[in-house]
Amino acid sequence: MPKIGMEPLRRRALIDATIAAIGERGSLDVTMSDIAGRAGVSSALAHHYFGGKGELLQATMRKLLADLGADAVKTLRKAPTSRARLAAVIAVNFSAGQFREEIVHAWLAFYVEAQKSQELRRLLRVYARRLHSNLMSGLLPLVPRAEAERMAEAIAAMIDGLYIRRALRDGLPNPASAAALVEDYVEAKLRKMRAAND
Amino acid sequence: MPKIGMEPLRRRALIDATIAAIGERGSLDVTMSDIAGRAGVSSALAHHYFGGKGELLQATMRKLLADLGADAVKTLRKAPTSRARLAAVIAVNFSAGQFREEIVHAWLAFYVEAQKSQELRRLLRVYARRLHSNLMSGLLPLVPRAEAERMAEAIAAMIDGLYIRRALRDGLPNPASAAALVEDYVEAKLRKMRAAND
Amino acid sequence: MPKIGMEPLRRRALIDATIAAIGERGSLDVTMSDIAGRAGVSSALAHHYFGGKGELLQATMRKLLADLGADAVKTLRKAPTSRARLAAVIAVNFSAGQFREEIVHAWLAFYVEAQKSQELRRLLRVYARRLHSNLMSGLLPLVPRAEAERMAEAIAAMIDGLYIRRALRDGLPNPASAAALVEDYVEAKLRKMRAAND
Amino acid sequence: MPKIGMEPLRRRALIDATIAAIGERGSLDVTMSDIAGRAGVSSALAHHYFGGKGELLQATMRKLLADLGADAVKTLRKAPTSRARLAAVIAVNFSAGQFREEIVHAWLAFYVEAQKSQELRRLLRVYARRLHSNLMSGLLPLVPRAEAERMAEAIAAMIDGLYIRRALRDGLPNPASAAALVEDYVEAKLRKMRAAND
DNA sequence: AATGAATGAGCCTTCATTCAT
DNA sequence: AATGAATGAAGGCTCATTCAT
Repeated sequence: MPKIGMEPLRRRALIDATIAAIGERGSLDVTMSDIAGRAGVSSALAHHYFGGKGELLQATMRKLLADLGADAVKTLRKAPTSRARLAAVIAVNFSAGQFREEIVHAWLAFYVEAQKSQELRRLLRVYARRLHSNLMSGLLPLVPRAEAERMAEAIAAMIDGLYIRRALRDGLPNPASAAALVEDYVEAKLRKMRAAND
Repeated sequence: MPKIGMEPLRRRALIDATIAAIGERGSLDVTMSDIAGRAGVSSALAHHYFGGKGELLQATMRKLLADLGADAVKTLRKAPTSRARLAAVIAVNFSAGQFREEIVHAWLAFYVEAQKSQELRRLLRVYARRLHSNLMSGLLPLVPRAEAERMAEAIAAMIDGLYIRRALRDGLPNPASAAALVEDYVEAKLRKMRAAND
Repeated sequence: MPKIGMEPLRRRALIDATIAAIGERGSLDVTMSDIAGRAGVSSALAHHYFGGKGELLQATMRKLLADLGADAVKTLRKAPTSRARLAAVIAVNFSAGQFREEIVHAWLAFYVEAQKSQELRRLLRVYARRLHSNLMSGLLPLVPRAEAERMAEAIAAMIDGLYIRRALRDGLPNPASAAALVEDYVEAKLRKMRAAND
Repeated sequence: MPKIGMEPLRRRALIDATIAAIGERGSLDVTMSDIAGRAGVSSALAHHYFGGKGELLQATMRKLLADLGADAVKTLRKAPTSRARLAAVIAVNFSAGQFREEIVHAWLAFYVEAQKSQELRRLLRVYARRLHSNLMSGLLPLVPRAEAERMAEAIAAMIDGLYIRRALRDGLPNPASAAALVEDYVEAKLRKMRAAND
């Protein structure tokens, strides 16, 4: 009997396998066979569902983006104030679901691949813009626009930088201390603002 | 024309070609033939002088590291105070010689490759440690040790993050604004310290 | 035409092609492409099924060994006496199926390669031990153990030596005369034994 | 000052290096660079003196042949009787100078290479013919011509076979026992002859 | 829905060989 | 007499991709 409705299951399995493979290998040069093997299917099926390696990688990147987005929405919903919203945006990036080895490796690998693939670059820009706007929504009520822009840029850079460092060291910066570092920056800046206003 | 003493010239040419190739491609998956071609020699010669692709990449990374180190030493020499030293360390990373597209791409690519290559990881650790100690030497006279550690980590993360962002966008953040962002963080932190001391 | 169950066919075809190629070339330095071409497939397929050149060569050697073993078993089954068994063991090595140019060349080539490859050396030892035990089973009822050991060694050496000579000359020693030579040695020794017993 | 008369020294050194390399590697696939390195010269010089790898191998084979021939002549000179001459011919092949690992390996490797190289095959035939005639000169006074032919062939085969076995096992058979094995064959045959004559 | 079979293209690497000095 | 420099040619191997079933 022909199995029906397998497609979405297979797609998900393949994407998860892709993340796992990238996470383990530390880079994108994983083979379609490896990925398919992890998902328990033939590599031909991966092609059947995604068309090619490039598309599978894109789909994977989109999944990463979507998960991060979903996490963000969920966390932001519970944030009552601007300051809390800002904290939430930062926290999400270092949450247990995101700041994991395989995810971190995948992000880093995608950053590099984005140099070659226009589509991946586009996706990464979407993420960057969303992060920026999330940060701005938390910052604008607290500081002048110019300052907010600067801070958003700095926060984003710190997050990316901490991801790299997480990938490089074998385990270190733990999520909590990483987030604390960013928060420390925010606090320093806000305190300065308040001081200026006095 | 003398046909002797070519080795150092070829080595340099090949390493430069490697950086150029990586810079243009945006990642390490450049072929030996491409690199050799850019250097005006056969791929066999590249193997002859370096032994293999892995070693050539390592040599290239070492060159990057050495150049950055030399730049740092040169700049630090002119820094009279702790604060100036701190500024110098930051500035070097965004100097005209370092914060260039091909260099930035190469760094990023090496970060990823370091997941796979132990030797590259080792080299990257050397760089990280050196940056850390340079930052600490500027920070320790200004703030307590614990605070200095935190700031060094944050500054390093921001630098790495700004490199990533430089690689991703096509041109943006210019060196000056990137360095300013880090300096802004430093200022905010130092001011806070001073305030705490009053 | 069904496209399934090709594997065993391809494996056999590739191994046969390997023997043919070695036989024609006279040594193991045949290319995978040549072998694959003879088998009517791409060299990639050969890699797919065997993993690499080394493994294909091993599989080929194993095939040679297996064929010789099967021949031996078949012939030994019909041997009623010890003396007949002894004759059978010798005869098998010079039978039409074994003492052919390509087979002889392959054996010789493998002997040399065995210096480099541990696995091949292991396989060759298996063959040597089997030959020895087959010879001993025919000899022990006829002569004292020490003498049997000596004869087994001598017979084995003569067989190997005749293989070499077969490979070297272009056609000469025909199977019959080669076998006769070994038999002549056996007869001389046995007669001497009997004489000693009188 | 230009060194004069280096040529014969270099040639000898290169040939010795070739034997050493083949002996160690166990086969002819040694590189010119390896050989030249062992001889303490550049690979270019090896080409200069020999023209190419093929010629160097041939020269090496010729050296092996010449040494064996010289050994034979020296030993034969001291042999007073036919029987002693026969024993001498056999003994030479298992003498300390010949039955050494590197020499044995070299012989074996050359046997295989002879399939491909006409010149090597020619050289090997020269050796075979010489061995045959040496054996015949010892045998003809003792046994009828037909029998002598048969014995010469058998002895030659045993010698070759023992060489192979020496190469394969790691050390065994020792020279003495190897020679004894051949002598044992000779004795058995001669005794039989004498018995027939009684 | 799924896969075994099969391949073309490409890359790294090795090595004998040449040549100018 | 000797070598460093340099390369062309070739081989093993990998991998994404296609196709028939």
